[in-house]
Amino acid sequence: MTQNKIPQATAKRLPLYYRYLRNLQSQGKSRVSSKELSDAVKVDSATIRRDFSYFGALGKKGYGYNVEYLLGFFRKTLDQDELIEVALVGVGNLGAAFLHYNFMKNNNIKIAMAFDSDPEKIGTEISGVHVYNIDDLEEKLDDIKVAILTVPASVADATTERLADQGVEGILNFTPARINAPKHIRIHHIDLSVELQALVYFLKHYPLV
Amino acid sequence: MTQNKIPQATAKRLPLYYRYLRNLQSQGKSRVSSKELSDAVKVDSATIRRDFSYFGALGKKGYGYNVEYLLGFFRKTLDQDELIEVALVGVGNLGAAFLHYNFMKNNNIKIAMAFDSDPEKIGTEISGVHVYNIDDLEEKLDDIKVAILTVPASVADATTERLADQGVEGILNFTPARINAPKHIRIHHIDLSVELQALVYFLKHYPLV
DNA sequence: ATCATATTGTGAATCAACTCACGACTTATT
DNA sequence: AATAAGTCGTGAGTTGATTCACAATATGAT
Ligand SMILES: NC(=O)c1ccc[n+]([C@@H]2O[C@H](COP(=O)([O-])OP(=O)(O)OC[C@H]3O[C@@H](n4cnc5c(N)ncnc54)[C@H](O)[C@@H]3O)[C@@H](O)[C@H]2O)c1
Ligand SMILES: NC(=O)c1ccc[n+]([C@@H]2O[C@H](COP(=O)([O-])OP(=O)(O)OC[C@H]3O[C@@H](n4cnc5c(N)ncnc54)[C@H](O)[C@@H]3O)[C@@H](O)[C@H]2O)c1
Repeated sequence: MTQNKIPQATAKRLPLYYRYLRNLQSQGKSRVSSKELSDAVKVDSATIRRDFSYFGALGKKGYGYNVEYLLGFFRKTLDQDELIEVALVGVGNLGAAFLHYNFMKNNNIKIAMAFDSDPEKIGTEISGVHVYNIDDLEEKLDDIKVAILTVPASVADATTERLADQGVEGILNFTPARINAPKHIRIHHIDLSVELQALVYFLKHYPLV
Repeated sequence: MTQNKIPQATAKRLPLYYRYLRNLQSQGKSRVSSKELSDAVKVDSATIRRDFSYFGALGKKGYGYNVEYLLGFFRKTLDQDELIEVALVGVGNLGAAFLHYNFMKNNNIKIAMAFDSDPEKIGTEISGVHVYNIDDLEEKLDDIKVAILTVPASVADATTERLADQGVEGILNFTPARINAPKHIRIHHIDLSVELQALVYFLKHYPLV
């Protein structure tokens, strides 16, 4: 199952490539070069060729890559044929925004259920996603493996623990808490305050590189 | 103005350190070691010492770092004494969530104004932030240097250009568009679909590293 | 067929970041 | 005063990722 040793940096770019290739396809383009891709996704063309090369020789010299073929390949690699269901915990400002958004547009990923502790929210439905009582997490979660965490930072740790106990393996964490997680669970942090502050810092201290 | 050659990776961690130090301070702690910090922010202690060392010798051997002193130092370094005003463009699901959120809690950063094209939204106020007509961007923007971009991807490029023309230097871009930006403007991409898909990919292909 | 042009795939060089491991120094203890 | 314990700051080694640059090969035009 484990692809052999794709660099992590490469793995993070795959969804980006995939999305752009779908674009090309819908425009009826059948051929693309690393240079062209590079302009579109803003990644150096050599990096793109290197990225693709980890999967074998996908292109043809002097020609480029066949969009259809590449796309088929990525579809398999990114498991696009399988529907991935994720849970969202914390239906506040941010959580609700995610519920309104259709991740399926680009992905095979769908928010299948949501949880909250607020009686006002429990039992409601947002964009077709039911909001359950967080107390029923263990009962409802089923075998969902990925969760989006948008609860207040103060309960991030406790919530993570409950999720992990239910077999969740990956969490996209939007709280500023640096979660004290069980070792076997993968957590990606997206810390918007930090991103904003870092951007400001860069502007000030690294003038137009 | 430009601090000499702080690695970018370090610069991105500064806000994280800063936030945790404020925590310590509010708990009345006056002393902290790199080891302790490491546990809290989940960054290797050697990396923390290295990070701090770019700014000179901030600590004392055998003792650690003085919280108050460190904090004062970071406050200056991160320009926390100056209030940074940013603009938000696109008051949709995501944009509205940001408006509701108080970035000032951890930062000196404040969303000062918002823009949208929807007549329903123009003229309203969300959490004290006025929503202007995007047509009035040039008139209202004043000398704001940073923008949060939460418009539909289709207008990301055009909007960026207008922002750049008004002197905006940095954009936090939440649209999936890989913006074709003027060279002198700094863009940080936060692509939530990509993050989610990458997380799923990692779970599948890099089982508990 | 031949030639000019395009573009891949990759070895090698470079760059950036992280981590180890230890000497130097501080503080606390006896 | 001497010793033990703790912690920094950093040289050196390592790891990971990017980029250069070019031989190999395919295409398309004549
Ligand atoms: N909104 C933003 O722009 C923004 C920006 C940066 C960071 N964040 C972080 O994202 C997280 C969510 O932010 P938000 O603005 O949506 O906050 P919010 O307060 O609007 O939403 C939090 C939601 O979690 C629910 N909740 C509380 N305790 C819970 C529990 N134990 N189990 C399940 N649900 C629970 C609340 O009822 C609420 O609906 C916070 O940690 C915040 O710091 C948000
Ligand atoms: N909501 C999410 O969870 C989510 C997730 C991933 C990516 N995104 C991306 O973030 C962006 C915003 O998402 P959203 O869900 O908030 O969309 P949305 O449609 O709710 O909001 C977009 C807002 O932009 C406004 N707008 C349209 N054209 C404009 C223009 N020319 N100038 C100014 N404002 C304009 C619209 O009136 C609307 O209020 C999109 O690009 C989307 O792909 C959102």
